[in-house]
Amino acid sequence: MTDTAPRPTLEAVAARAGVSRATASRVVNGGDGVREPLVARVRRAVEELGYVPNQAARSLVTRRHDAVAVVIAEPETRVFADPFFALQLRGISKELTAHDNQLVLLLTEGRDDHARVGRYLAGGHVDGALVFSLHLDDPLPGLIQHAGVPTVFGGRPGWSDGRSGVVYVDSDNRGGAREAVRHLVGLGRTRIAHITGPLDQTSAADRLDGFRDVMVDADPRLIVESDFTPAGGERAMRELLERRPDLDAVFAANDLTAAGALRVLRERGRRVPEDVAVIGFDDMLPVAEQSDPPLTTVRQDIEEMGRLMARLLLRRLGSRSTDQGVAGAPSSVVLPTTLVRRASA
Amino acid sequence: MTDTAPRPTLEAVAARAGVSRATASRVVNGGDGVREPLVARVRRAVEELGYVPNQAARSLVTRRHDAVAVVIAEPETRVFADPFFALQLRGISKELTAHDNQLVLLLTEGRDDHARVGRYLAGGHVDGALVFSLHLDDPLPGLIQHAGVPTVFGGRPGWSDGRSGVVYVDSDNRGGAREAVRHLVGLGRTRIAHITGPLDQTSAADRLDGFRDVMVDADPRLIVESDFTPAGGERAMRELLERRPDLDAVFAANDLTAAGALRVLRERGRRVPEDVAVIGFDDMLPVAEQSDPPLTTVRQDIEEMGRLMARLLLRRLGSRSTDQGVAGAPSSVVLPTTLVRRASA
DNA sequence: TTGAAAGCGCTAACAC
DNA sequence: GTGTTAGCGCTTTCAA
Repeated sequence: MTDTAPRPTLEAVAARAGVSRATASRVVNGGDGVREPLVARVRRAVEELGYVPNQAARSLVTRRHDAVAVVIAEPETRVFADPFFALQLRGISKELTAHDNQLVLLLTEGRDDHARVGRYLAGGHVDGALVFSLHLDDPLPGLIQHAGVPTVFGGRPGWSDGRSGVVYVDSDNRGGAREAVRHLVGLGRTRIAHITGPLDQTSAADRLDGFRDVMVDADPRLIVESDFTPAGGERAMRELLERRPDLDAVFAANDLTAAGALRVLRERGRRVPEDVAVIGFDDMLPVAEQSDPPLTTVRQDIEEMGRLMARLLLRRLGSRSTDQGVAGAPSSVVLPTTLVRRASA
Repeated sequence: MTDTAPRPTLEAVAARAGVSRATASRVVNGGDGVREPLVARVRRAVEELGYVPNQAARSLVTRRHDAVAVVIAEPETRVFADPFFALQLRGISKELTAHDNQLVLLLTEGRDDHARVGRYLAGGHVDGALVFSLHLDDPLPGLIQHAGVPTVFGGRPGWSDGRSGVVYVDSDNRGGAREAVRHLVGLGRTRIAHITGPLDQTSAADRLDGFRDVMVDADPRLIVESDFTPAGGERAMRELLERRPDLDAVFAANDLTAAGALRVLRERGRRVPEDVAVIGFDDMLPVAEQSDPPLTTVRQDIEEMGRLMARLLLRRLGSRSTDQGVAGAPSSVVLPTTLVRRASA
């Protein structure tokens, strides 16, 4: 258990197969340009010896790692309170493993960790990075770009300066919000409120913009900033009912917030959707379907976003197994959203 | 952007500092046994050049990676539906980064992936593995052990055969369940039901055992197997009310299940805790505190479990920075649970 | 204390 | 096609 059984080297495989190390290497890496009988011999030797290539040695010469870092800044506990990241991670993981890349997860717990992450990325452990830039003022993205690692961002980064070459994957937050609000308008609602997310995140800011696109001169009292949590949604809803007891619709910036709002509305005896129509955002199934009444919401395919992030990065890295079709620097992608009608609006 | 600025090597640092590569290496690795003036010169050179050691080269000779794999088998979507793994991951991540180890996340989506994971672990990318063995029949743990990678399990693995040298971290599920049920008994309840988790997981099985420890000859109709989800909790609760309408308490195997049960009880007009007392398990704050009424539950410190798993593994690996005190093969740890009283029981 | 030199295991030119 | 050889960048004896 303590003794490390010395793992066989390519050398050993070559010897056993009666070929040179180079040929053995060729076979291990696909076998192109090696004649059949030799291929078979080497394969057998690999099998018999239980040979597994030493990645460190390989990376040392190829300068590839077939590994990608996923960086998640987690200033708040909230990050894990909703399944958002989990779903993205899953999409990322699927795409990465489909192309034989490993996922290295870097969780940062505040500023102290940034240096560590920077060092890690600069240390050449990974070929690229997938970064979730949650907040406008987050220094992390800058650090990473500085480390010179190819990067794809999750969600549009909120930098005011137009840095070039930034690639990101995002949902059409603004368009989705517009569609939601238009739907409410179509329902004949006129006093439509909006509970926002944290406005230092572009997703929240974009949804607010979408709301404003439709409700051009909305009463400012109908807009309350919140934080994407159910508790925040409750608070916001109470505030709204106080400010404008006559409101007849609420567009919440995400489903969790909408769930909180729903709770308060029920508590206050407002019927949904008869008295107040409610729309959420995300279509997080466990929340949206289980809520009472089931939530009408703007669906975004979170797992697909993850998958896409990974795909863009791999393409940028020129992953051998992804080079079907267009190469070159990929550009950002904004995924469409769809309105899912349930009972709440 | 496309051109990879060739990163400086130790050689360059040594040249600039006017020392040999060996000395430069010593300084980079702590500087023991190098006289002060040289240390300073090398440090400066490192600074000026922005030198970062090439890990591949280092690993090639040291056979260490300072990286640990976290393997999560995810046969169901459920895994990410509750914050359980997220919390453990967080604990793990904290401990790992505190000791300069990287977290490599391996998500498996069914049997196809097992081979890949086995290969990866055998490939010597990581120094050890942290594995969550969800199900009794999961072949993964065996594969991993076979790969010869030092491993710590999250949750007691459910193998019937007593393999030796298995190290795991678990909560005292059985003891916690006992305490919960005893509490219900102390409240004067006599017709106590139990909604279990999936019984092919040891955590669920252990909680059931704890329930039985106290309710030695419970009516079998008072026990319903469920799946740790809110929807499952609802179904189970309905079933229970049908079987034994006179029940006066429910011990749910986790908080999500309890939340589902609570919903059904409210719907049926049963008052909690007056008519039916309810206890959950986990103390998942967003669920337990937000439920109506707030949930009495058995608390387990999930993040601490994660931290502990990492700590045990690092100790086993003889991590330089963890070697304070006891070395040697660490043994498994079972963390205590505590009953948290709120309004539901 | 410092330096010289020998690899760690592998890939990729370059010869044959 | 296949083999030979020169490193990739680093740590680590071993001498000095």
